[in-house]
Amino acid sequence: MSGYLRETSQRRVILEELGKLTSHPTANEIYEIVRMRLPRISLGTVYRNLELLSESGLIQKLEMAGKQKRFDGTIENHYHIRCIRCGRVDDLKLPAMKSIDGTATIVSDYEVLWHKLEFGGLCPECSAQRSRKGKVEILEIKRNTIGRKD
Amino acid sequence: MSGYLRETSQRRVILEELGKLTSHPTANEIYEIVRMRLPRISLGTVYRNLELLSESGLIQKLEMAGKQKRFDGTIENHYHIRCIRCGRVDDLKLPAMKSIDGTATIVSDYEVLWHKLEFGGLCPECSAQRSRKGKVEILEIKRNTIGRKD
DNA sequence: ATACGTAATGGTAACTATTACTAGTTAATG
DNA sequence: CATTAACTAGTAATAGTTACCATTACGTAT
Repeated sequence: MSGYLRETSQRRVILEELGKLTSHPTANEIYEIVRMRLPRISLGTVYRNLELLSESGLIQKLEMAGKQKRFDGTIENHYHIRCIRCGRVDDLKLPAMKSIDGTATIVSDYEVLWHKLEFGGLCPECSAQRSRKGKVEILEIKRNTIGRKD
Repeated sequence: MSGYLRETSQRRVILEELGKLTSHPTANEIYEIVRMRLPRISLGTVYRNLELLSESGLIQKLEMAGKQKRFDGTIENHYHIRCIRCGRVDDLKLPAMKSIDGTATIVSDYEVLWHKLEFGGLCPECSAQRSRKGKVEILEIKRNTIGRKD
């Protein structure tokens, strides 16, 4: 009685297009892509389907710190890395740490159920750009503490 | 020339109140607390100061996956755990994994600069509540895959 | 002290990402 | 086919946060 997912053209195309991508598009990016095949699709439909598809385990929803959600056509468990400069997100070939939830349970009062591990850094392109034009302001913040002058 | 932080009463009170708390309040919670001492302070001022104070390293900004930002009066590096039921955030007594950024750099093309590790689970209160009333719906999602009935 | 430059403020509007609503449409089943 | 509940497009609403701007006030120099 809890309902099931029907196969609509909108849903199928979203799933197909997401499957083609190795990137980790945002809802809006998926919307733009799908719109080329279904020009009348609504953004809300894309959001709703991404939500339902991730709930049903057909795709993966990535909720990265302080950023908009991204979606991953693959289901297998893996960590991600985000470029702090251009914002692209890549998979990381690092095995999931299975025991760490148990460790966290031991050192806390919580019943730990999951963990999210996210890396930040510079992608090859941005890294190369950075060394070309010298140190970049991103990495250092030049504010002083209260009461001090610069 | 890059500017410095003046000591305003608003900024001082925000910092003081945040220092009193062991919780990890949201901007709005801080706003409500500070408002008891400075009734005319604006929410924008709170946001701006939390941003500047965290930039200057006097406080810590926690950007947890898919949730609103929270702020931490202590600077020391540590991981956090969030209750998936009531939303409270606690510190975790787990030493920061220092070598993992290097590991990630090796297995990727990125120049890895930092990582965020965040745990989810049930806090003692919610855990007790859960066992009292049996399994909770949060943990299982009962959607079926496309084309299948339930 | 007084004046000056600029950071900071309060109030509000704007913005972004996402969710909710609703009347009409359509896929799956008998 | 007929039924019905899931789904859709379009739009409004929401939450959290940032941007703007005229005015205020902090820190420094006179």
